[in-house]
Amino acid sequence: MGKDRKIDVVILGLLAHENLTGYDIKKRIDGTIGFFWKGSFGSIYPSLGEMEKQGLVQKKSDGVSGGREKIIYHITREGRAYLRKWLNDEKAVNELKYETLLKLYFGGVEKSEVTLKNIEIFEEQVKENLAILRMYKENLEKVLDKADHKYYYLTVTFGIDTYEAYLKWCKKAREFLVDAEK
Amino acid sequence: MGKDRKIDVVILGLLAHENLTGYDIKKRIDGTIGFFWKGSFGSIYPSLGEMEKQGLVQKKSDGVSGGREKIIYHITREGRAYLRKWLNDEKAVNELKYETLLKLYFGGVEKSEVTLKNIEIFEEQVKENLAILRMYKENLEKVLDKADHKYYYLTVTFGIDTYEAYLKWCKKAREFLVDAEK
DNA sequence: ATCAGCATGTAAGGCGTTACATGATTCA
DNA sequence: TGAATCATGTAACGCCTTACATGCTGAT
Repeated sequence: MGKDRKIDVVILGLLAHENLTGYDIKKRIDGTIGFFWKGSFGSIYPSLGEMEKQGLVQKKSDGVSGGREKIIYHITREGRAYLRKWLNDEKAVNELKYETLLKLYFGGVEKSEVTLKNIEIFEEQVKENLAILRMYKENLEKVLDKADHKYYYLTVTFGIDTYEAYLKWCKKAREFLVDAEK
Repeated sequence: MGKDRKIDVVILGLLAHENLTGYDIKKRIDGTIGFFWKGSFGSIYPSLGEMEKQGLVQKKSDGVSGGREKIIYHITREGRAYLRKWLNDEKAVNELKYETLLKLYFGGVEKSEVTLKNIEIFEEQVKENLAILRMYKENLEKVLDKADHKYYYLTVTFGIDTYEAYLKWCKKAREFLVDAEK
């Protein structure tokens, strides 16, 4: 019960690297991080509010006067300690929820063409994501001297390697199903 | 808004293969399916209740009299149609939520030893799961003549292939981090 | 002028987990 | 006799998404 909310550490992790607004945080989450963690405004803003109360983050005065309010957050010493504690905690929940695999598992209900089609749709998704990740990788390779970038780079190579494995599997699976028909 | 609940089709898919009790369904979900989809009693029983109202499943008389009630469900023609409709729907949400990758991404906050440790913990989890999947694969290879088993088999090979890719990446990532220290 | 993007925040509602409540059967 | 497993179900609660509300800024 309670306190499974990982959005807190995602925000803290981002703020450990640079000061950001809630809007900026959303953009970062929609980038590389989006491949292994999601977050919406409806979770980001309330989290920032609560963490401010707890002293994990602080608002920074905007500087720019006039115009719509813009709240830049920065991480506090307590926030950094909280983040480190989480990093050192050995338990980590890794969850995969693939509707495609569910459809594959129950493929026997339909003709094999339906499953073949579903595999092809999956392949297309994977190829698109792979192209994005390869672009990320190229860009990161230019800035690998920065410590944080080494870690970003590793998450990107993780994505590339697994997506490449997916594509190999797709080809095998299609062949397996076609052969089974004969 | 609403009707994202995939537990319904998971149950329907299982019932398309054999008649089951809620308890049985939970056991199936904790098996192979658990690698790509989760479900608890707190979601299974309410789903069965609602699907019965909608006529997608029906209760079968227990047969065995005396003892604790045991409700065996079977799928109806409407349930089968609902399942087929879902299988033919091209959209499928595939989501990965890996806390390990989150920790990796923010690894720059700590010494590289912490990330190295987190990768090793991940490796152990993957190796354990791989052993289970290989066992499933061996058992399925004996019964591949049954149509449904071909599909179960493919989901298992998907898991094995991706976990093997994970392990290769782990090794590379550890070496990368050790080299970066020098 | 208008539209996209910047920017913050709330409200409703769905989904799902954990814990609880209850009790029978089987096996050591 | 006690523990594990079988078996069903509810209640509380947390988490998150979508949609809504609001309004500025800059480019076309």
